Amino acid sequence: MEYKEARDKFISTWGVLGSHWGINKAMAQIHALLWVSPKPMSVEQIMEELKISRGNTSMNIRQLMDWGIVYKETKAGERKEYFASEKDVQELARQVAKERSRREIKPVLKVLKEVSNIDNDGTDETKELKKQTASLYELASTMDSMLDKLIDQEKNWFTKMLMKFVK
Amino acid sequence: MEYKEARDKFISTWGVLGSHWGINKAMAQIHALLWVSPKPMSVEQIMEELKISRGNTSMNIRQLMDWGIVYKETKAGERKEYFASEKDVQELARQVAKERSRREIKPVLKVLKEVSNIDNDGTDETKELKKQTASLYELASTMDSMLDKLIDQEKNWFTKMLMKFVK
DNA sequence: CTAAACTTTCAGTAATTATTGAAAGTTTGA
DNA sequence: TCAAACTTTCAATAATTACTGAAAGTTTAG
Repeated sequence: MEYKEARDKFISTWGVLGSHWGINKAMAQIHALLWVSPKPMSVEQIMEELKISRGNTSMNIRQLMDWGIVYKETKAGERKEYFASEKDVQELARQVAKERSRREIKPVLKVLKEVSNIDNDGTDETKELKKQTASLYELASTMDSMLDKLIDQEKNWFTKMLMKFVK
Repeated sequence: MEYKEARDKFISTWGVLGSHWGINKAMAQIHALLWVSPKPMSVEQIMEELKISRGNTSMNIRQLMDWGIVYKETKAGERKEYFASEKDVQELARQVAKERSRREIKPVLKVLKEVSNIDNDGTDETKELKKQTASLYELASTMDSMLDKLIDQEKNWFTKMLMKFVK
């Protein structure tokens, strides 16, 4: 497999994976492109490589920056802006974990807590609702604590932890 | 908060969460409904509660059964079919982990392996592609091994493991 | 201050994904 | 074997989401 073919396969696979996980294709593909690019890229270059419009490129780069996994770089004496991906896989994982926790898990935990704490009126329905949302709350908060730890600890904590158990 | 309000809040939140994770709203909501229902429900009842069509209900129930988290139940002497959710939260997590691994992670691992193993032609581009896809491969396979373990082990393995580290 | 070089926004449109509902299919009891 | 009771399928449509590209906005060099 040649370089170009391999790279495109990676980019396209990353796009598909993204869309299975609620991340839009363009955003995932821009990330993939920068992830394997040895140099920062301009908007022009990204548009060109992925055959997407300027607007689309710009909006998705912004999202990637909001997620904290793509950075703006400026070359000395050049007007144009260049973009580069966070290159450390651990840092990437930390950052994604952090954002997903903040945006999705935390709000769900809040609801699960509220719902599982409604007054027990003695009916079967209420009992089951409380029980089942409480057990989901426990699972989700356990997982979220793990993410919090991952976010706070030094970079290799996660891998180290897994290694012990995965053997 | 009253029962009905609380339940609807849970169902709607679960629907939103689902759509952030690539699961369609109806599927997530049917699951939520059955998750907190003390009794199995018929297609009629589900349609009625969620205000969705028969076809939609039927197709999404099928998907939930494919995922192994909803079961068909038949009441003795009744023609109609009833559906019930897997109620154990650990089992739910195992099942979801298993399916996501099989459907999404495994195929990506395959691509990452292929791409990271292309011939090194000595260019910077190729070097970077190999390096970055290899590091992603490592992360993803570590995580996937964890899922495999989770899937194989007895129900509480996952929680037990987390407990040790989360404190 | 101005104009060139660049970036961002957003209304309109395209593409994708979800949903409906009626028709086709299946099962069961008589 | 038939028809009632139920389930599944799928073409048409609706709803959602993503994308485009031109216009508006911003920055900087002269």
